[in-house]
Amino acid sequence: MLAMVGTMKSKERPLRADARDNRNRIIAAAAEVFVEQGPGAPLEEISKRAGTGIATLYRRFPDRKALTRAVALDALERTTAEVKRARDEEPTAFAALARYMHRVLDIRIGAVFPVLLEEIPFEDEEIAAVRADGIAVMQDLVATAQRDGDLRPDVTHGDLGMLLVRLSRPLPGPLPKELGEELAHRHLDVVIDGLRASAAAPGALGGPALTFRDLDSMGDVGPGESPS
Amino acid sequence: MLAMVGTMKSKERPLRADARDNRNRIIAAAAEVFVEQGPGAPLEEISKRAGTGIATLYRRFPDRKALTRAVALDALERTTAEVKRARDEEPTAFAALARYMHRVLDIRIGAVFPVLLEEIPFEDEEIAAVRADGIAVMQDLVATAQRDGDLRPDVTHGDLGMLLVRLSRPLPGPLPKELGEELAHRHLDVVIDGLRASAAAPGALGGPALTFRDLDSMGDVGPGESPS
DNA sequence: CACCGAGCGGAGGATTTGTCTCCACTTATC
DNA sequence: GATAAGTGGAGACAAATCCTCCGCTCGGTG
Repeated sequence: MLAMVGTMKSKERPLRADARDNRNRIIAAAAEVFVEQGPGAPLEEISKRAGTGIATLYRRFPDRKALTRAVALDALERTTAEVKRARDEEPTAFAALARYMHRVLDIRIGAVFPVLLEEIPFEDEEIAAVRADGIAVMQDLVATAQRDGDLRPDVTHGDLGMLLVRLSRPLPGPLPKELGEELAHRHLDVVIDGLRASAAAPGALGGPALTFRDLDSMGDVGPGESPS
Repeated sequence: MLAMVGTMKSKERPLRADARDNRNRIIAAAAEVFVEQGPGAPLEEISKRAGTGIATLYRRFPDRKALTRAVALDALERTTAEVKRARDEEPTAFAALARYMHRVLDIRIGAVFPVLLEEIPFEDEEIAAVRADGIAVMQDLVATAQRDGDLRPDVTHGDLGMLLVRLSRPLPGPLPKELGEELAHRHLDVVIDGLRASAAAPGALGGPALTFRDLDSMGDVGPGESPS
């Protein structure tokens, strides 16, 4: 259940083994807590869940932004790895997409990233790079699945991503976390059935067919993208 | 016990006209804010959005719980009215469900209620009554649509409700509220296509097939409901 | 059209909640 | 076993939020 992170910054003094474990545990805990409570969640809650003291968190991540960034990077690296693995191992593009979507729910990261988007500078190069990488693969899969006639032609990879976000976020209310996750998979199955080309109702989908690139330029304007 | 919050004429002195407007505006604003920021949102934000002073809010609702309850009740009354109207006006049960689901997104209440569930006593009779009423209608529609062969047989009304909640909640991230709502409808169309009997993939859906009644008894246990 | 009390707004003190530092103690690593 | 990296948690500081109090406004009625 863990992340290998921060292994790439080789110029810095390597962390002592136990310290590195702590760092990873903090990132994992932060991801959880951010999903549950939003990106403004108390850092103390995070350190507690990671089983470390608050000081350890602050030592490793000077401020909230640094932690946020680390979590986002970790999430991106994992999803990207997953989408590639699915692409390489599944027989069809549609199957790869379906598997990838289920995996994203398992890892529970689909929900983290967009939350953090509000907090992270888009200009961050390292983040932008991993992100672009993952998006490209997904876009390919979508195009291929559509060419294969498996995926309905009126959806974009942006739709898949956002649907995933919606399914990833924990349901409010009284039901136990674990049950909630099972339900997410159940509902994803419904969605996947709705994504098949054969399921599409006569007319095309209404609403804007956004891509992730559109999201990047949000904040300025929402230019009317007419889907067809 | 307790004063019932007087939407309906009770024995209490009727509110002055302007005061009643304010009251309604506060409830509407609270619904919005609770959806966006969670049930712990600052009350001052709510009063501001309602265009009243904070004192007015406190005068009308002695504490957070009273406000929360009023919002929940209002939300329930509206959804119940919507589901009935859809049932009476649409030609088929499936069409009624589809229309109702879109309406719920418009009204933006699907997202409010479950959030508030965490805060409201289930024992509250007035709430329980309206809720049971709405659920019964929906349950009927589901059964009928399944008998008609339009709705896939492996979903429950609980699934529809939860799917609705997922679609209702605002997406995190930078995209403008209005756009987010259009997308919700777009994605709901995908879901609806996935709910058609004709869309169901070979196997049955995995995961627990919960009903709303199951949700009521949450908190104690999660008895494994095996759907297959 | 004048009166009067229901209703109003918002400043501000009390309180809760969260941030971040400091320092004496612990423990990997050589 | 020496030593510097790493640790935890109390607590000073700051921010957010709650909720009350009180002088003014204005809808509704005669």
